[in-house]
Amino acid sequence: MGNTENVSKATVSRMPAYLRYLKGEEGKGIGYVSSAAIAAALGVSAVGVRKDLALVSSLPGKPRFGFEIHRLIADIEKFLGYHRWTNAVIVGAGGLGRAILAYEGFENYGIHVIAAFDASPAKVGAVGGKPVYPMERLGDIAKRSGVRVAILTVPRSAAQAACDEIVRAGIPAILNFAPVYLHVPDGVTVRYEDLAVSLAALCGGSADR
Amino acid sequence: MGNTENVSKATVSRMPAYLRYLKGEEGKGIGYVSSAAIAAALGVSAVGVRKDLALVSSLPGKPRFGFEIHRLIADIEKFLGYHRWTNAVIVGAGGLGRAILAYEGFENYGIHVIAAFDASPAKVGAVGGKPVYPMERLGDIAKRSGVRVAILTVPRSAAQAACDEIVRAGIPAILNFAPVYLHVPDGVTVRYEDLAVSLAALCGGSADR
DNA sequence: TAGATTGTTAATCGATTAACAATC
DNA sequence: TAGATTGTTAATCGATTAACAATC
Repeated sequence: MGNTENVSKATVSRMPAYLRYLKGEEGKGIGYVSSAAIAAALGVSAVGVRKDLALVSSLPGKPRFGFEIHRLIADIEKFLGYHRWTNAVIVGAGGLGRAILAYEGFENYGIHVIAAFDASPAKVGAVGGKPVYPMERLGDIAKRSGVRVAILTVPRSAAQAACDEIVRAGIPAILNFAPVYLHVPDGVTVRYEDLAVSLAALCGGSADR
Repeated sequence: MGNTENVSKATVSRMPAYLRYLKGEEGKGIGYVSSAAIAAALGVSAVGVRKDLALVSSLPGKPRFGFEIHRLIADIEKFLGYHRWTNAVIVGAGGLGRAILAYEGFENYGIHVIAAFDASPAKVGAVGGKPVYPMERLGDIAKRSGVRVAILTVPRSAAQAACDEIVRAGIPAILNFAPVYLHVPDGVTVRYEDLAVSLAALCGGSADR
């Protein structure tokens, strides 16, 4: 239990969904929840849920009651690493970048979005109490603050150049919102967060896909 | 080939990545690409790439050359359904909603974002040439325009209520940006686009997860 | 032709489901 | 106790990888 290693990728990918559901139930004042209830709500199998939870929970489920919600939430958050803090920055302070900069929800996940950067001097200043710096300062600030993630929200045409600057600044992970394939050296991870793809996947045929 | 059915979910999920890469190479004026090149760029196996492409391409790859890029792009887009048009709306015209409303990239994916809706009269008006209507008009407009997807960008506390209105309006698919579990009736699909989860996944340990 | 690259069949690997004994 | 619900072992299913013949 709680053995962070040798847990399948599929299991890890389901954890955020469990967490969302559990927090909703917790909000209603429910103390215990059964694997069958979780399974029904999420549209998966109850055995699968039990197997997943067994891997991360520090306390086994109680027959006849199910799992203790508070404990389970804490265990999953710990498992997902929401307790180790990570500093992130936004690159590109346009509409999307500013919206994300103002977004409240990151702190719950152990992520500090400390600042945004933009090539245009007109954008420099502050949004929602957080600073927007000129692009030149990225390397400097990233190193000083130990930034581990960059959120890339520049227009498509500027994406590769901005990506190169992020790499030069020594930031090892990029969450890319530009609908462009990025060339990066080994050791740098890119995750594509293509809104249009998400939308398209949703349309494709409601049930599957 | 091009047999849209009985294609594994895993294969479908890789298609957007192929498409992104291929469009990048196409932009450089390259005519053919080998499965090995795609595999190396995306960090997957070449055999897997060939197997995936065999399922969607209308023309087999040529030994010694590889796959014809233009053709392959057209085939993947067709496979993913980017040619059937879908109408979408945004519910919640705050920072994130407005940024998405102004976002250019959807048209490439066969998606028209036709309008936004907001409960606050102050938000009603227009953003980037697109209308923002009061929430009351959602059902009306959704039915008239055959809206098939709603993009939910209200604050956490308003999410379930807004979700209920979307369901009542007869929209069968929701792309949810609020970090909340949504209760929906059978027949309605929800996809969770939790920015914080994406970020956290990226941090967890660069290589995997 | 020689060589690179393809598509396919068989083998491995991993994840899900089914069956059932254990437990509060 | 009886019954609901758990955790686990074995069986199925699906997807990936390995091996190799086909082809331009």
